[in-house]
Amino acid sequence: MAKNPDLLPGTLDMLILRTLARAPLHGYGIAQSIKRISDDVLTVEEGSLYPALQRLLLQGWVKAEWKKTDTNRRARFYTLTAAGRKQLGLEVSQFQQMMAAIGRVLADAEETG
Amino acid sequence: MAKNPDLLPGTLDMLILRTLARAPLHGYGIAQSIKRISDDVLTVEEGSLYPALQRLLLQGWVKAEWKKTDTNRRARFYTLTAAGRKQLGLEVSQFQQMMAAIGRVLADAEETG
DNA sequence: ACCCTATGCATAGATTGTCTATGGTTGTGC
DNA sequence: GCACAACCATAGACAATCTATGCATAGGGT
Repeated sequence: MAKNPDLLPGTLDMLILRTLARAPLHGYGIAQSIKRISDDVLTVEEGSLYPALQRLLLQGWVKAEWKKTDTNRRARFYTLTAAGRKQLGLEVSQFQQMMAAIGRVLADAEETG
Repeated sequence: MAKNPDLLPGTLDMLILRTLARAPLHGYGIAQSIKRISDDVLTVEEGSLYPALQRLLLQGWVKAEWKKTDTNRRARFYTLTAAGRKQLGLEVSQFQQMMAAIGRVLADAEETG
């Protein structure tokens, strides 16, 4: 991985889904939202964002429609589908399980079950 | 990513370094150790492990020497170098920073600074 | 009128990391 | 002697991210 990765590989889809669970949003807004809420720790490059959104569309986890922004611009708004909400739950629980596991490996004491 | 990833991409090097920080170990043992301590959540495939060890050797973060196992077998034991220990600290802190950031995005409440 | 910047979408290609598949050697227990 | 676990290692496929590039337009400043 690069020395200064913008995000943890494998977590982008989850982050997008989670962001859309708050409210429908366009791509640019999603990237901004993640950056802001993460206090600038996570940055979503456009070259990662749009391919990810295509994946999510293909899977049926989000749907898209062209609308006008409040700044009067044409933009593609993404909305979480029911399947997407379910998927989000799944990914979050898997992620947390892995985090716990990594935490155990990183921990100082090696406690065997 | 695959539906059931064996580990979080980008974390393997850190896990290996952390494991070697406990004690020098051979490849096979590293994989077993991670699997066991993580309660079988994390699995290190050989096709991931050995390339990773090559990376670490190249960076000078570990060194290797052939020895005999306690089961009387020839095996390559890896030891953490000083640079490797430093690198481990760096990776862990970066990782934890990212975890905190992801946690903020996943959290229900969106609190702006 | 003109330019600059922020807003906004999107793709191609390079790069990196992990997984699958394969192939080999050698102790030990049956 | 045969199977199996312990060990090493690589090649190629695959997936995800990053870099670089291109395009378009609204609004503010001059």
